[in-house]
Amino acid sequence: MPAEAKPDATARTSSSPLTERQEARRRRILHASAQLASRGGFDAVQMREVAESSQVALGTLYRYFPSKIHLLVATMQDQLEHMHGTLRKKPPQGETAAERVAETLMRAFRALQREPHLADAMVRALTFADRSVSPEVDQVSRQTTVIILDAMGQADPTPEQLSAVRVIEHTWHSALITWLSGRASIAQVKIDIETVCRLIDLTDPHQEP
Amino acid sequence: MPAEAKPDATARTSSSPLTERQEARRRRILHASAQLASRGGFDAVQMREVAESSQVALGTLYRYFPSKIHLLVATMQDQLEHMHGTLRKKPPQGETAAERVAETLMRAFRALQREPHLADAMVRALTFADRSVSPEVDQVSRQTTVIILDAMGQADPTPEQLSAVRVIEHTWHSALITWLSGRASIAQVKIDIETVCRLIDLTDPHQEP
DNA sequence: ATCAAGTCTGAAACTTGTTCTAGATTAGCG
DNA sequence: CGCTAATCTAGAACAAGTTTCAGACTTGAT
Repeated sequence: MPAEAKPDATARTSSSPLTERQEARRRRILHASAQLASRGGFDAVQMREVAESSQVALGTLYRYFPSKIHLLVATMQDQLEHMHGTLRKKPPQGETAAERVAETLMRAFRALQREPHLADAMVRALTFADRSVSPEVDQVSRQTTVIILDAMGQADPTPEQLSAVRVIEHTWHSALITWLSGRASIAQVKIDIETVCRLIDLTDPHQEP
Repeated sequence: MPAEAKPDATARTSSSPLTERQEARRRRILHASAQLASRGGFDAVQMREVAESSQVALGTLYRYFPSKIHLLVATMQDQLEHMHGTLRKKPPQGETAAERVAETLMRAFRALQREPHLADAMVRALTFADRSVSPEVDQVSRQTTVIILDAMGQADPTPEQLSAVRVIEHTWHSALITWLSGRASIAQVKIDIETVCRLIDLTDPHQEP
């Protein structure tokens, strides 16, 4: 029978829980990944370097994360959890749901700004991911949805509101990309976020009977 | 002095016009790129194959397009022009600007659906592009803007409308990605597009005095 | 027609993501 | 404690993007 359960692709969501040592390895890997990404972005996260930094053989790294993209998406999951925790502590002050969501997203945005290389690596991985990473990418998307719904303070959103939230996520991702690739300023991003957040008021049942 | 002007990265927008033979080479390359992409998507566009298919040395390919990403973004520019031409012929029928834009985008979407692998290759390249491809990506963005403004039938858009258009573009790109990676259905995309297009009516000066 | 400057070709080399293999190590079970 | 199945390690090998280089070819100017 198994010695340590297989960590494998589905580590996070499925089957056998990891050994303590395995959990430690996994954390070392994610830490190394984030650290290298913070330095030089996507390109600086080289699998051999990650393996060495986290004191793990290359083959093992690939057993935990079956590709560089998987690794970086997992890194994003990790960072998102962090961020959700942080954002939760200081709820946004806006009057309307739209204002609160915009405020929250801009706060998240400024957090990413502090580590632009890391943001670059994570977002590039996220949008470059193909079908084989869908479950993980979906998880990131769900996490983002939760953050936005939290900001709305809306426990039971209508289908229309969920559509609006999806569009907001689209805008958020894409705006992030245009900023990261230097094609839009922060001011521009702010305007885009605020613009799209208007959709929330538009679909707010309190305002549209 | 030069024999044939350098094609180089900036081929399209700048300096010296290309020789006939160079123009022919460029077209052969783009054609090969689109063909390979149509077959197997991003991964099937291998630089050695493109070079061979277009009867050009590898080094030459790299002189015309300094990276695979550049090549695929250029391929997208090419296809977009095509599409703009096609869309122009049959203007959308909707009553409101929002309807017309949504109709146009869905029409474009269905066109991409016919060559999903090609769409995959182009869109992945577009979102994966880093700063070194900014000018070309920007060109694609401008072309998209023109298509949307065309559909609105709005010759002189307000700044607010331009914001809405940018958000629509964000949504368009991101929705495309989620569809290509199998995380959203076509119906879902349609809803998202229609939802975001509501922003247009919201900012239409005729409706908001 | 000749020449200089720049371009194209063909092939090899280099880089980094990914796969594979043989042997050492570990975890849990009897 | 000793087995057994699985994991981990070190390192080689492979794949595709990118770079490099020497030599053949074009082009435009003289």
